[in-house]
Amino acid sequence: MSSEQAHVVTIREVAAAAGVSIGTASKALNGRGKLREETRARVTAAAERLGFRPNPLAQGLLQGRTYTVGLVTGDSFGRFSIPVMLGAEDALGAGQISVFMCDTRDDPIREQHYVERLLARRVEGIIVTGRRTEPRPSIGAGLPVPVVYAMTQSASDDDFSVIPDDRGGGALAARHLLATGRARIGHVTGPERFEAARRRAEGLTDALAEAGTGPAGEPLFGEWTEEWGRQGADILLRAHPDVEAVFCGSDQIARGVSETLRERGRRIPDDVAVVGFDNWEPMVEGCRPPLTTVDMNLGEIGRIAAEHLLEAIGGAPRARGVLTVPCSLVLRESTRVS
Amino acid sequence: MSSEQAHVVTIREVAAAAGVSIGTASKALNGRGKLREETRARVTAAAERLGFRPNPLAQGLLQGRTYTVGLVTGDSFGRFSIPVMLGAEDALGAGQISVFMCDTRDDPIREQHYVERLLARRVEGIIVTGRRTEPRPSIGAGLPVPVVYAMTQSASDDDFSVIPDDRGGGALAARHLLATGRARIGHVTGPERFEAARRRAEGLTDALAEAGTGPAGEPLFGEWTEEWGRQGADILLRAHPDVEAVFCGSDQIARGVSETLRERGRRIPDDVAVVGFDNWEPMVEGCRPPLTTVDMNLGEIGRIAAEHLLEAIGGAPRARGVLTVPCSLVLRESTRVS
DNA sequence: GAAAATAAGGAATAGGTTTTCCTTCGCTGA
DNA sequence: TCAGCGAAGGAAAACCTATTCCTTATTTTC
Repeated sequence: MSSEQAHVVTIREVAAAAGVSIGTASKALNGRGKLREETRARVTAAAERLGFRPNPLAQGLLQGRTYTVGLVTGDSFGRFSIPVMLGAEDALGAGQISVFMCDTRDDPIREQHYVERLLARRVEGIIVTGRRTEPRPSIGAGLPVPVVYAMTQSASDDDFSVIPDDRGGGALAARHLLATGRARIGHVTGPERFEAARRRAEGLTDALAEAGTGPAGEPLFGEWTEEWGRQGADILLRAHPDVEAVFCGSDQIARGVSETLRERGRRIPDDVAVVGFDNWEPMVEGCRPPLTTVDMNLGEIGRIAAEHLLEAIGGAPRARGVLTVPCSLVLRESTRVS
Repeated sequence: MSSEQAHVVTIREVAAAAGVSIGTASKALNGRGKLREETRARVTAAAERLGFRPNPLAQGLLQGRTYTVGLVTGDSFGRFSIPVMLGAEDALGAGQISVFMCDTRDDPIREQHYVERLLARRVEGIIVTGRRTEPRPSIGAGLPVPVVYAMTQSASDDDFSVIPDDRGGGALAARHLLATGRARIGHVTGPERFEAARRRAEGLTDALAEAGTGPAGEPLFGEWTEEWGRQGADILLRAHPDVEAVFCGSDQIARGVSETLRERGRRIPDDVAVVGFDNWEPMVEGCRPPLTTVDMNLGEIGRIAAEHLLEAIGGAPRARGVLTVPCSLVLRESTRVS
């Protein structure tokens, strides 16, 4: 890198260096207009030599575009929103679009503030993401740019949200456990007020019903914590000492469940199989044994959300409603067939 | 929000609506110039009514400023870089500066690419952050904008890096354990090739030496994993069955250590105290008992880095070298005095 | 009552780039 | 010989805002 390049070069200087007018320089660099090949080469050489970079502000001003989008999260860019974000960045980066990052810390005032700021900056679209897929208030109706919700859901039907298929994820776990020969399957999960928890439980129950069976007792709704996983496992073992598998609403819960199972003398996976949800690496790998779990494909969710946003920016009619993305199962020790 | 506002309003329209010239409108909105109060009010009212927002591209073009900075990370915005980022965002947001997010996935090609893009976008500064504080190649010498490394360290002495005081963190843990009456203190930590691991070990050893004692055996260098924590604890217990405390290089290691201690019949904190490093909530709280740990104050690191960047942007002479930020101790059950 | 000062606001310029429209020049064809 | 054409590239407008410099009208001061 040339350290003497403190001064920012403009196309004017390039034009002067090449001995042409500004307009001609622009045409040469952008492959427009009718120019002699020699001229074109002379201009590009000058631009190269001077380290010219077109000023995107001037370009944007002229074209009325900024090639930027805003990414708003309340998750403090946590475990869920980050993979989403990375997926989105992939899709956007390919389109030469840069991303403004805004963390609202789940504060509606801050959120409003950030949205204002993004609009002032003339972003061409906004992606909203969150900590859980629960419905949340719309970020604002009738905004001048398209908005896509990813890994969170707008309460308004007019908005477009991309979320994981929790029900399908539950079913996936159920069918896997059945396929490994477990019949009596318990379920320890998060608070019932969470749609995600309810849908995962439904997926489990429905898949079992399809196979002509049912879960071992009602789903145990509690907290999204390891501590609850430990308690839940105790409750489950007392009510159903013959349980053969436990499907858990999160990897953290699964970790608590695994610990209690072990402490109560159950071997995993020989006596009891365990399936988690989230595929959160540090949890899943710290588990003993390593945990089979459902992956929500967060990156995919982000990518799809970004692609929809790009299409909307491109003028496609805005999508509405909810799009669910299939989950996938990641196999590890905790459900191995011995 | 008015949904009929698809068209973006310019100051020209505001001026027309208020019956004044463009220049006057600008002055009215920015509180410059000599204007009658009534005129000023008329203009602001018109701007309000039309939903006028000054175009930042035009402003930037004119002022030669963009009020943006780039944030480059190789951590995939993981556990370490996120808090740093949030701290930075705090400091920058206050200055009305927006942040472009770039994840390099630790790929130098991508990194170079992103830096180019950021410079093309005329960011006023760049923050580089990472997964660990290890020295890394400079992002480029003689860039036209100031660069600050946060939670990572440039290999070049000409750059400026802000990192946690690992040595101090180790000393903090040591003194706390001594204060709770533990004398024989073991250390299980990450790979020796990591500067962070070596410094934490040094901090421990030095603080113990100051108190006229020494650690229980050499530091056990291994991996940054729970699995290593379990193994390390076994090794430690075999060599020093009378160990009274274990200082761990990370919370994950501490978690593994705690498990093994329990399984070997040691009660925490009654028989053996445990201190972790990172204060990573899900790990620390899933631990049994909850873990006393060293917090690197990542948010503070980000904030300080951002403040230095702002100063450099403001024209202050660029700082060089390394600035360390003190760690703090977070007390929980695992070192309680019974 | 005239000169000077002040208040209020308009006109014009700058900032960097792209694009549209012109100009110039050499050449072709009738 | 001259109208017409294509090639090559220049001039200027446009994008939007902030600021500097003017102009005009009103008020103050002697």
